[in-house]
Amino acid sequence: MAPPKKKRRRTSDRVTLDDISRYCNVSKATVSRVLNDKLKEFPVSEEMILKVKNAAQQLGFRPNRLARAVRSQRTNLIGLSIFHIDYASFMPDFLDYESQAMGKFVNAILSHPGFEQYDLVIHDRRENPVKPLMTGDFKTDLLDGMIYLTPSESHTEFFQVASQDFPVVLLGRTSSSELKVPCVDIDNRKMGKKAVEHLIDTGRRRILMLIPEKIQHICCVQDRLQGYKDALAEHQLEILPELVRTVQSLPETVLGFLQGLRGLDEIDAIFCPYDELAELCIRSLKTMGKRIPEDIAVMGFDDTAIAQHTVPSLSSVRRPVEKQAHEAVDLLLKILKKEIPYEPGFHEIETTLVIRESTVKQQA
Amino acid sequence: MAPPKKKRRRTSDRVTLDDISRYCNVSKATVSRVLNDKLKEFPVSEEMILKVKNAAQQLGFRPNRLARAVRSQRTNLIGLSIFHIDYASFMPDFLDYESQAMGKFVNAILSHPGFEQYDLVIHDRRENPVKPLMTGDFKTDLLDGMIYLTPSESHTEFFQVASQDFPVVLLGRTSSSELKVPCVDIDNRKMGKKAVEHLIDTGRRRILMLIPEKIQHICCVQDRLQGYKDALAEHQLEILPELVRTVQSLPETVLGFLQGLRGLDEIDAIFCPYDELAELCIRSLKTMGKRIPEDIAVMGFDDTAIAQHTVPSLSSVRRPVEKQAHEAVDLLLKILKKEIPYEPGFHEIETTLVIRESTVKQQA
DNA sequence: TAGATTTACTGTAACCATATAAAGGAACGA
DNA sequence: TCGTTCCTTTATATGGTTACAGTAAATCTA
Repeated sequence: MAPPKKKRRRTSDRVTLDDISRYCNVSKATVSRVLNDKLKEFPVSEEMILKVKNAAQQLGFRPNRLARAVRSQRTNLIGLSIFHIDYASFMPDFLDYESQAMGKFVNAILSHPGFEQYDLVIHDRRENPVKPLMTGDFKTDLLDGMIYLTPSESHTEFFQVASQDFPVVLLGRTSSSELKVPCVDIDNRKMGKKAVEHLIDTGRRRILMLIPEKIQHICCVQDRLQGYKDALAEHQLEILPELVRTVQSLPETVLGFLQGLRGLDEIDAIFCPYDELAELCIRSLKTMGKRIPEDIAVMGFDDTAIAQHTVPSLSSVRRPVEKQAHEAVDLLLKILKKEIPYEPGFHEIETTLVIRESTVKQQA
Repeated sequence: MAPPKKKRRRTSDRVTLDDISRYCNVSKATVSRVLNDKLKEFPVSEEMILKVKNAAQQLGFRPNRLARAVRSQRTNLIGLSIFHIDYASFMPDFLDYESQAMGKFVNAILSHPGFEQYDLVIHDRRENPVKPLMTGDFKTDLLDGMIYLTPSESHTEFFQVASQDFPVVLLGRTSSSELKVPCVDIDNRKMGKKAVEHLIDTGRRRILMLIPEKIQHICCVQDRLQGYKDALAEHQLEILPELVRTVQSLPETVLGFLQGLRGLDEIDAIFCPYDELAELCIRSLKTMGKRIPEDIAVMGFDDTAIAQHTVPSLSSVRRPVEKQAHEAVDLLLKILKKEIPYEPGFHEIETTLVIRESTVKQQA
């Protein structure tokens, strides 16, 4: 048997398919089939299977992920598109909320069992929503699919990316009319309603909704507001403009706002669509000598870590970040494996209201 | 001129080098050289350059990043290895510090001008420091290099990855004895000393150093402690064990610790190696009726966003996260471009002490 | 039993951009 | 005429995968 003659130098001294195929006197194709278990479609004789597997084992063959990707057009890379990874700087009033959620999302994605054979590429759209992804550098060459996180801005540009060839799953939600891709989120409107209903059930009638100024227009805030209105309407309570207010969510401004608010004494509950804002309310109200929940109840949203640490602890709507991320990964992986078709649809994550001390005096 | 005959189907209808080469009646190699501006080494006739460039323009040629990577062995992907991206959950006492820094780091990396042509792959080592990176999935196939962020644990395993072929830059620092790769950080010891010297310069003599229990052993904490000792020694002050204490950094525990601390009245300053802990100290001391800085000064470290928002505002040592990340990217990119050799070395980021109200009464 | 079809197995070439070796041809000197 | 140098261009290898083709044996059809 002639020794394998190296015609050219190779890029590295790593064992390649060619080495094995020469060693076993079969074609590369056969070796590839054996090692990738394509034996149902392309049967290979028993002895050859053994021979190839042994050779691969002994020579220490490890396929080159790049070469593999050329032909198969699968890189096992998944993109994560986020609005601004340094959300904390972008929006200092929400010190930890988004940056923390970000970490949780990424963590949940990475810890998904099926994700083990994938890697995650971070793409931070900021001013440039899709351009660097599609045109200039056409980074989608490298990606099998994408998870598009928290659409907090208009993102019609984004839908250029989504196509039959390039599956995108939305984590977080846009206005339902634009739903052209699969999308995973809690039902903000439904849960906003539930939160306010809880306030009504516990006897509150004048419920103030406080909306963070900077993000008042984003979809989930609007949905939560809608839920507030739904709840009032269903209980024959009037929706009063003076009870739906925007405020800058900084300690000073919240305190100032509440101190300057006419008719605060009649208000018996505040609904904040974000825990951070709720926490500021609690602090401010305590400073002003109000008792919570006796004089006034406070309801948050998201159930972030802060909700357990406020005094009194904060009632909130749980946003199961991990579950949501897992669901999105599930979806995307199944699409990539062609187990399910790639089609628009809203995948609701069920969640619950978490009642704590800020709305109900607890007998502990 | 014969029409180009497609022998086999292709993976997509995208324009390839082959299309252009046939269109222009030259080889693929020539086309590649023209489009990649290798004309110095491989001169091409003027008319051919124009012809090729026009053809590429008109046909809308965009090179396939994968095919390119197979041969060139450069993917333009850079890895970011981090200890735990969901640091906030891992370590709830530091709600925003690390998760925020994480975002800032990633943000700074992505916004580096030279990074435009690269993408970032996130790798979260947790229990499994390097295994999934090196053995099983040998993900390094895909990466040109790596940035290894905040080594907060022992990471001897990591040095298996670093090699001449695979450049790694350390962001944050390990003990200097292990320095086998380039490394970018502030000089924690030097700055710790400066911080304490400021306290001494402003008349403090009994300076308590508080160390967060959970991370007392990590390198930068130890370095900051070393700086504390350096400062005391240089000013002929004794290093007293009762003035170097570990504490769990939660609101209750810090308050409890300070309330139970014997001899607190004699202590005229507290040095905390993290702003978060310093903030807890300020809150606790105020609760206890102490005046800051008149009765007692508080010094933090890192100059996170919180430092400006405490009342009184917190003196701290700035950790220029963006600058540090930029420096690391600079380094790595230069190594990849062979502009500088890949060799161990400590790259110090200069930084400053930020004096605020918690150590000096300011006349505003 | 000849011929057709199926089955079991294997091989070839294309995929794609790029790096390297090499080749073709002209110009020049000996 | 032969070698040498220079300029420009081509051929081929790189890598794992897969559409397609092929071959020989087995089974089926008529």
